[in-house]
Amino acid sequence: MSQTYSSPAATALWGIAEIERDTGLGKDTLRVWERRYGFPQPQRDARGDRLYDQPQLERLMLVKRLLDAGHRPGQVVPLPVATLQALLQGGAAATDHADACSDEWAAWRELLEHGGPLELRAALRQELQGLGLVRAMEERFAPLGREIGQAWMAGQLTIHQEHLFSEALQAVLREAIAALDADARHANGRPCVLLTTLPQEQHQLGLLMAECYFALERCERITLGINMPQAEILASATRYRADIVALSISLHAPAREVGEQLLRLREQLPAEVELWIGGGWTDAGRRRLPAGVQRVSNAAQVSAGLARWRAARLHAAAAAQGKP
Amino acid sequence: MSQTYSSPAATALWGIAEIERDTGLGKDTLRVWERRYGFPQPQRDARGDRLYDQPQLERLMLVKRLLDAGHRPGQVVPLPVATLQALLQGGAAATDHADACSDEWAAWRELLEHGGPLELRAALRQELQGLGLVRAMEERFAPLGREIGQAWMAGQLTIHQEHLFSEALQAVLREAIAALDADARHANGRPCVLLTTLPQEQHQLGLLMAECYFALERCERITLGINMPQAEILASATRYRADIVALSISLHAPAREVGEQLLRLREQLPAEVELWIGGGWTDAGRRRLPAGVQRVSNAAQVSAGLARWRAARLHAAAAAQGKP
DNA sequence: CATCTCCATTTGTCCTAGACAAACCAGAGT
DNA sequence: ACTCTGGTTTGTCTAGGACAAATGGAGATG
Repeated sequence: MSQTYSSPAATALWGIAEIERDTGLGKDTLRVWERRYGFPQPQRDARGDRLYDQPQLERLMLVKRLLDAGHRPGQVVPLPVATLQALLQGGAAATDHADACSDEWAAWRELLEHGGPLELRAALRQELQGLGLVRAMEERFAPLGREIGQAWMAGQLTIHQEHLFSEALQAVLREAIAALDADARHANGRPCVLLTTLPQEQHQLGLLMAECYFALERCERITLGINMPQAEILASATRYRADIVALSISLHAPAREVGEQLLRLREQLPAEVELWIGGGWTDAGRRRLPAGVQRVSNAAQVSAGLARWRAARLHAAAAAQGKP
Repeated sequence: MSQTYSSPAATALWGIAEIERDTGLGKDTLRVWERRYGFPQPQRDARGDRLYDQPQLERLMLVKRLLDAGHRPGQVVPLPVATLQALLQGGAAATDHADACSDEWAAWRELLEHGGPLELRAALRQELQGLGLVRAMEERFAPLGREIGQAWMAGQLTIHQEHLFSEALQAVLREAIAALDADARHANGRPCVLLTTLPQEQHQLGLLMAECYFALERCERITLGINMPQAEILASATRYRADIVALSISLHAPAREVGEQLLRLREQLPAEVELWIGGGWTDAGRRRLPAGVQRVSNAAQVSAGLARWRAARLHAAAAAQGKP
């Protein structure tokens, strides 16, 4: 019927602010690229303001993905679209760990392509019940998340498909957490863990997966959601008497800023409060973490860390109760 | 050891980028204020870069709140801190609807102040079960959200308290939605509603409350989460064959940009797909909405809108099935 | 072979000051 | 109670220059 392609979109033009919003590249960066590399080269309106067209926007988005994948601007900004796409495809294929699970991946791919949220959620729930929470997370959900990240990078997935997956998995994980909590309403709860992220963070999923690990260990959890200013993290650690502050940091967080924030945080947190970090950023590359910042990458490490904490605490408590 | 010494925090200084991140005021805006109003007036480092101190940062945060409350820059930027605080308190008191429910508000306030997430969630859950989902949302949760917004504006609440409330309410609402869906697994589902927000949006809670309303009406829902680029909204509406695209728009969204986006969206969506909007932005002021954009503010309006849609659809279907 | 140090290059961010359209307000006119 | 109009306020954009922080490769060292 009314197949709108209603597209005067053919001649759509965007100002620099919209390009910044849609690509994530700063205005200053866009201007300096123009000067240095000759791309982008937007038209100008009567006032001299930049006006970017569709092809340039798309090329910029490709460039941004390659930058996130670790390429350097000088190497990729001047390249034509075809080359950029080839690089993206190649990069994704290279990191594709063998091809063992590619069958399974194809099935999920199909589900994302043609299924709705209900089917997706049902499939995730099934994995969860078949494998149990820990194994499902580590053997299915986490790898799946990585695959999806890469497929998105390579342009094989749209944003809304990625969001759909994220929403579905969130729903399923929240169900699982609720079930765990219902079972253990009267658990002792220690240690008390404050879960949140640094300011620039946008990824809820990582935080939720972290919460799962702690829920499994029957910890009391204070989840503050993403995007907490540094000062607020400090204030709430004290306010809620947290024993551990756990931060989820996603893969593409800017290394320099994160390092600085961790340092400041570790400095200003009371010494007896531990600082744990996890997530894609933590696992990638060899990061030098400030002293006193623990890295936890999976369920086993969370479990071990908590065992250590409990042992130490028990020790301290025994010593303290010796002379009350 | 490498004790990079602890707290010169007394003399902490921030660069302009950090101020932008923490206040939400653009770098350009900060610079032009300096020129025009003489505030802020940061120190400079050796290179000439701006360095803002704690008092200026705090004053800027107060100014930002007043701007969000509708004040104009010229009126508030030059004012001293004391006056700013007075204005904030005054503004909050003025909009405080009578003082009827102030007792109850005090109880919630107390809970936010001294309770943990478990107590908060329990209290919310109790309201839910006592009043039922619709009444709880309209008579408790929505007003409570408004109160909290205002208290935050007036500086009576910290960010982490607001986050804690938001997380708790999200958990409770998601439970409620899951329960509704479990009851009605085989419901017919039509119309199919696509739930999301415009790009700049950050508020999950509004979207979740909207989802509740639609869940109550047994609609099939595609929830894509916040922050969807325009192009993706269009693409997914087609991909999931949505009958209605529902957007949640929060109070402080920039009026101009929202209006423009709605217009473009309405233009480019197929005519048979309805576009509904709700949330604080929708209810505030008298907005002129583009033709073909429906405003839905509460459960009753959602219900009525769906009834209308179903009636129309039934009519159309009957006509179509006359000659298959 | 892995790891460190040093140096040249790349790269993002910040600076200045001026310009202008869009948003806003108030006052006049239906 | 509305709408139109003109003056003022305000955020965003432009230009090119500057520089420190990040990066990568060469060479030395364990």
